Amino acid sequence: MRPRPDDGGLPRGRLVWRRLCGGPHGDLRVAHRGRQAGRPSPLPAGRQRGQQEEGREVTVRRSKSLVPTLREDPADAEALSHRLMLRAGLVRQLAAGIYVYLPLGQRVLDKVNTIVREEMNAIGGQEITMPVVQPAELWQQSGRWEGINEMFKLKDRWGRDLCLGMTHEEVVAWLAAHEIRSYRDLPQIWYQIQTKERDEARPRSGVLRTREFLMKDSYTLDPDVAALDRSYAAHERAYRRIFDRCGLRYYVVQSDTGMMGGLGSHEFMAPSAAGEDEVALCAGCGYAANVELARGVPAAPESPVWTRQEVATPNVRTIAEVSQLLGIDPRLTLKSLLYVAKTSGPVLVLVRGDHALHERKLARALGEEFRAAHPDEVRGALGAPVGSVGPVGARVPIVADEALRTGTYVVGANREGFHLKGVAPGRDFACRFADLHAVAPGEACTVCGKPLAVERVIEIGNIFKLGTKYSVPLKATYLDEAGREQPIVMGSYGIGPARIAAAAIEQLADQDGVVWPWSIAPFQVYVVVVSVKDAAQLGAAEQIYGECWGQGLEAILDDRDERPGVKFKDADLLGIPVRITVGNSFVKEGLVEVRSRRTRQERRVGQGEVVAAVRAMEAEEGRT
RNA sequence: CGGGGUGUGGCGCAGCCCGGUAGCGCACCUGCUUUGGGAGCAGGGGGCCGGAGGUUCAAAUCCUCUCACCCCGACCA
Repeated sequence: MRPRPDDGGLPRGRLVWRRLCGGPHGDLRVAHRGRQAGRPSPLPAGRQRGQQEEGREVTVRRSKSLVPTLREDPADAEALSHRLMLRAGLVRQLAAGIYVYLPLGQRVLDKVNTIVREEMNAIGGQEITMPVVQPAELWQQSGRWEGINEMFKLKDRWGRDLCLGMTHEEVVAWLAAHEIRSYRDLPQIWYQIQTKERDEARPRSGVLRTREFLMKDSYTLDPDVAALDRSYAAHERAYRRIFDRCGLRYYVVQSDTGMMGGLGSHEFMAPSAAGEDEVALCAGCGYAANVELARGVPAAPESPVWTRQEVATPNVRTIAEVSQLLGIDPRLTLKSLLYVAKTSGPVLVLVRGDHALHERKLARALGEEFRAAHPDEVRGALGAPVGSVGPVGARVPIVADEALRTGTYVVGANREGFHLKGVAPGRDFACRFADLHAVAPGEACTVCGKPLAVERVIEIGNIFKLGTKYSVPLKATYLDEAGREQPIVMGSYGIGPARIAAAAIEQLADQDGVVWPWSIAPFQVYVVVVSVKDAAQLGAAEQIYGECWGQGLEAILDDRDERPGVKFKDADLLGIPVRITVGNSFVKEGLVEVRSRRTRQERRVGQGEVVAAVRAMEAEEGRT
């Protein structure tokens, strides 16, 4: 349904407004320029830049538009971007994690998607659309039908199992199995911008984690891993361009490929307090990784010279209590945590007292699913309650964090009310070592030794080397030069347009509201008529507004019969890059004000210089 | 799934402890005044108090169950 005119004569890089529907006012949707990026298009005479189509009037007036701004913060919104997206009238929530995109929100998504399309096309991506509703058989073949409780499953009227697509590897592999035969058909890049459905356990933070969301997902098909590496690198470059153009600050970090393995993956992370992930960053060498796998070397405490001995620790359970009672640094204690692995059974996990176990790391170390042991299981396995357990004499396998290779520590004695002092891992008990603790700020970078920073981030994109995980079970193969059948080597790559919008708000908003980057702003210009009852003001504002559209600037006219303060507050809240005010100074001196939302700097210019002033402001603020 | 919280006109909230039949601000409608940073006055419309059951002469208020939403954690292919 989204308008996608062909390139017919539209100037490059410019969004063109079209009125597509009847009705008293314009359609707020953004018309996309064609899908082919970088194709210079000739301009036929009579279809000059920015011209309105077929002479139909362009009207985007606040008085007629669905832009329901809110004066107060909605009670249910906590994250900054969530509050502002509601207050600025971009979205409304229909149910937990399910949102309606209102006209302004839709325009932002369209802007982001246009950038995404241009950059995907630029690396040879071909846009397709795959179904949301998918047959169970595909997922049964890939082995993913069981075990993903995030998937919406349903039955048709005949009782056949179907699901709502949460991702499209299976469909891509199916398509490749049917259509790709020869090495001559490779490589391929297929992408779509399509709705995904995931039955999230906990939707949260507005549009940052929802059950239904738009995703740009692309898939690469290559003959071998070397070719996959090239496709992967092309995606990384495209993603950098996309996020740069969207005006975001972001990091590219190493990420966990998950329990299912894979040949490698990176995530694109936009720093924000509202983020759900954390990354470790090294300013020295550029090392950057999701904390799910980031490694750091913690400073070792000075181990006192103490002989191994049992000490009474009555009614003391936590690390804080133990270290306080004994008067020692918490770093000289060990946390002993009992887990139960699905097949191999109980395992005792050790991290330093001041460290947090990262369960994702434990999952990798164990190579299977696990859960925390119940208190009675702890007593059964170790003969002591949770607060007094330790590794010495434990008759279960032990995994200890790498940081514990050296030093001596205080551990639980496996005897209620007692701890052991001076215990050395490896000497006093047998264990294997693995990286288990969540990296903390200040730990040394394993590459260069400089201190690591840890930052909260929003995942805005990811790139993943799948390998042959889907092509083998779904029989997506090709014949190589020697006529041998080979599995296609796949990659998959995602971008969340709504997360880009939310991250932009998180990173750029100020006290007064949203501050959009020029590139993804729903409009570039907000025209305020101070008094709509003054025909001269209104007439001039309409002229300026028409001039903007004529010159390729998207403008919205605030022609509501409201007091000026209301309109100024709203303009700030909406975050459109430039505000033009037609008011007293126009009446008196023929001047209008051109004001930057971001810098709040204002210029007064004659009516004829408005577009030039906006362009100058755009250039200064660095449209990317 | 574990823990915490909230459901009362469109939005934000009070009322609930101590039962007596619903109120404030904003928004909305009408009129007058006002008009450069969320106006003033006057009048007006709008609420099965999330739902079901129970206690009671009487329930927004007490009890039980249930649903929805938010936050923390787990999960997140």
